[in-house]
Amino acid sequence: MSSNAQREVLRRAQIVDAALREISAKGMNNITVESIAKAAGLSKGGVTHYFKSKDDICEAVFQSFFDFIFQRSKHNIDLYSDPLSKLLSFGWLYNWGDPDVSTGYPLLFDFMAEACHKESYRAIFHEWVNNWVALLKDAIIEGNNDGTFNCSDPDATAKAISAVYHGLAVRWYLDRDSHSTQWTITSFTDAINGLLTGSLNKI
Amino acid sequence: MSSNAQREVLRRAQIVDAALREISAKGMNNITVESIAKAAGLSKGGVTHYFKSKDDICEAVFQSFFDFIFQRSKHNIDLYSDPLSKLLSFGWLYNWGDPDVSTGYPLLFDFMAEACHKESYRAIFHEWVNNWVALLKDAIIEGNNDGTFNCSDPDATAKAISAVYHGLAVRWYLDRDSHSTQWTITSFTDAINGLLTGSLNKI
Amino acid sequence: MSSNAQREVLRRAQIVDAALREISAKGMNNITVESIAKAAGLSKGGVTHYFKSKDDICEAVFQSFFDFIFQRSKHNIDLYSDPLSKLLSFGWLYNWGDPDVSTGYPLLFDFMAEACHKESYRAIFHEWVNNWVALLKDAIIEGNNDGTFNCSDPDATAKAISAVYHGLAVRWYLDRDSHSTQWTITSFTDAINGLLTGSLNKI
Amino acid sequence: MSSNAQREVLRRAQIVDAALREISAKGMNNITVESIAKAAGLSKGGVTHYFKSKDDICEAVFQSFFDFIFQRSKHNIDLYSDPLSKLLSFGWLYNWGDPDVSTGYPLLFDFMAEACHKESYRAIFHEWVNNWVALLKDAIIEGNNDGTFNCSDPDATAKAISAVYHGLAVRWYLDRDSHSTQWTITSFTDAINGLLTGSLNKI
DNA sequence: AATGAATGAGCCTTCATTCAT
DNA sequence: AATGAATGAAGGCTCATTCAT
Repeated sequence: MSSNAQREVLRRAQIVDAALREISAKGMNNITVESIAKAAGLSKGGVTHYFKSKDDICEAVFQSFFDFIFQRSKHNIDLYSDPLSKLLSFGWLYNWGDPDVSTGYPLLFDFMAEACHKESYRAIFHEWVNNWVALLKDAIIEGNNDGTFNCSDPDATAKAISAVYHGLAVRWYLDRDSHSTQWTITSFTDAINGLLTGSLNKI
Repeated sequence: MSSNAQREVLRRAQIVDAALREISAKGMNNITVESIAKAAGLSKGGVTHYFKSKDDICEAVFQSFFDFIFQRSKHNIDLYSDPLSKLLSFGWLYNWGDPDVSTGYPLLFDFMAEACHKESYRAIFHEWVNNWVALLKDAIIEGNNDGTFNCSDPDATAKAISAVYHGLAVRWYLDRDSHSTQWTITSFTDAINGLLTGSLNKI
Repeated sequence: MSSNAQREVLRRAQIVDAALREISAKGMNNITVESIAKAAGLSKGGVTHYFKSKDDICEAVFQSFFDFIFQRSKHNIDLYSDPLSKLLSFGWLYNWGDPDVSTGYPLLFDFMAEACHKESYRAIFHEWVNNWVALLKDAIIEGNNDGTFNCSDPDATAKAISAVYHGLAVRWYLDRDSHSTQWTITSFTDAINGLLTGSLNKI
Repeated sequence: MSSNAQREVLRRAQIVDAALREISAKGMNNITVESIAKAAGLSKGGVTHYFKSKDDICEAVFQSFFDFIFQRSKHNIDLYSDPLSKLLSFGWLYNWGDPDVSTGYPLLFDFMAEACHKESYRAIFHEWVNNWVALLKDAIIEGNNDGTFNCSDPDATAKAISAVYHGLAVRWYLDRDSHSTQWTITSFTDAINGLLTGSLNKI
């Protein structure tokens, strides 16, 4: 609450935001502390004053991105009341031109690449997925209760839906010229349908 | 037949192989030409004799990996005669302990991260996906012909299947502790089923 | 007045000075950024902080040397009022033990060698010669006016004097054991005399 | 006369010739053993078979160039019988389009730059100059004998002429656009005249 | 708080040289 | 004789990090 503490929060957000844009545009390994500083309108020293290392900044960026996406997903889900629309709402994240989301793809790839060799990143990824899956699971259970669905394994199904979502999103992002937005939505819908009624949920 | 040409082929393969293992284990940005050389049982100069830069090596590694995966997919598909099994055969690539395949995931992530900022990589990715999709498409058309399927848009469906496969594979790899192999297979089967019979293929 | 700007000027001068000594002593191609840094009492990184490449340093060194020699020539010329002495004053540059000047010969040779293949160096050389020639030309015109000389082509003559000076200086420097300073002065005087009264200036 | 010995002579000449062209075109420090080999139509190993190091090649190139220039000077001098023409014949070396000569300037600069830090090169330079001066000296003495000249110090005069020649030649080469060939010849003539009749030769 | 000067480790790349064939 | 594979030293450049101001 002291103006000092406020300033710190502000500055860190300013740096994380700049770093996010930098990583997204050039990749985690093609940026420098200096380029982050420049993007944030600070000097190199100004950046290191708030983050003790470049790795620290990157981790904060990834966390921040994951938080953002999770909040966005939660918000999207809450827009609907019927369970199926809740599940499909994930699809909105395909983004359709929302730069706040599409900016995140390169970040995510950098993160996944790093996660292969860094246990702490694996843990972050795991937690993020879990939170996400929980949202879907709740919607599924809700659907079970009101008779919309009849899923015997909501957890496995939720996991599968999120994984399918990821696969379609990646393809959409990396090969945009060949994959229309409509394709993405329809495919997601069809796949979800298959998962909800498939063998995963038979007994 | 010239032993020189043979040697060159051998050496390049030897280096690519070593680099693949290095990248997979540590990530493209955490290895050095020296570490590649050491892994290949050569000196730094020996490596530069065959590849003019580290980037060149990495590109060769990615190409090699993509070729391998494609060949493996093709081989798996050809093991089956009924169209549905052909589509499902992709799932075998989840690998179940085949290090030749699982080694590739970190590579793929590095590649995708790089592809966001490197047009040439985007092109490689695009071509690889295309080849892969073509295999699936052929199987779908075959299924249409023999009455197994009734898909009005084999191309879009093939794309979706490969994307879904990718999503499930990534999740399986990065969060192994929470996702059983069985989950992966069943999810894949269910999702494929949804795609083959869903709205993507209505009219 | 900002101490930062002052520091920058100081540091660059310090580095250029050290590099000049290094190049003179060992030759442009036998020194390293590290040896320059050491000679300047800095670390390698400290040097790169002020010059973005070794080439940049060398260019600054050459410029600095050319500026110095020009200023020295100008100063020497201004010491005299009669036109002939002005022309002869160039000869003082033979240096007679002034290390600031003799240090420059190896530099000059490196520069000329490089200039053969580097257009930008050719331009620098051209400009330097021009400035120098202008000084001599002014003295000749002055002599024409006061009746000392009777030169119909002051420009060509000034060029010739500077070229002759160069030739004698080079010989004096590279073959010191066989060429006395006295020889250099007398030869220069005689040659100038021949040029001032020769066919170059007969209509 | 053994074909082996003949081959060796041939090969060395072939390599020296190629290296000369390379050095002239790119500078001693911008060429590689490989580029020499390529220019000579040989492989790297073929070159090292005849010269044990790159330095060796360069030294042979310089020697070869100096020999060539000396022979050319000698030849030019012998074309004339009157002493003044003999002295002036040096001027032909300005070359006027003879690539065999103009090719040599960059070489000479590289050599001089190196000579500043390499005693052995200084010695080569010294010897070369001496031989050259001797030619001029002989012509002067001849002129003294037949009454054309009246030089009391033929040695110093010969040295000065060769130095003046060098100065004009360098200027002509490095700043061709501003210095006509005619300027070079006339200047040389005038300067020689001044030297032959100047104070160098009084008493 | 914020700057940017300075450090030095690390890495890619070049290339002279050696040597097996 | 000739090739070119292989080595490894050397050097330029980048950049994360530290620190004085």
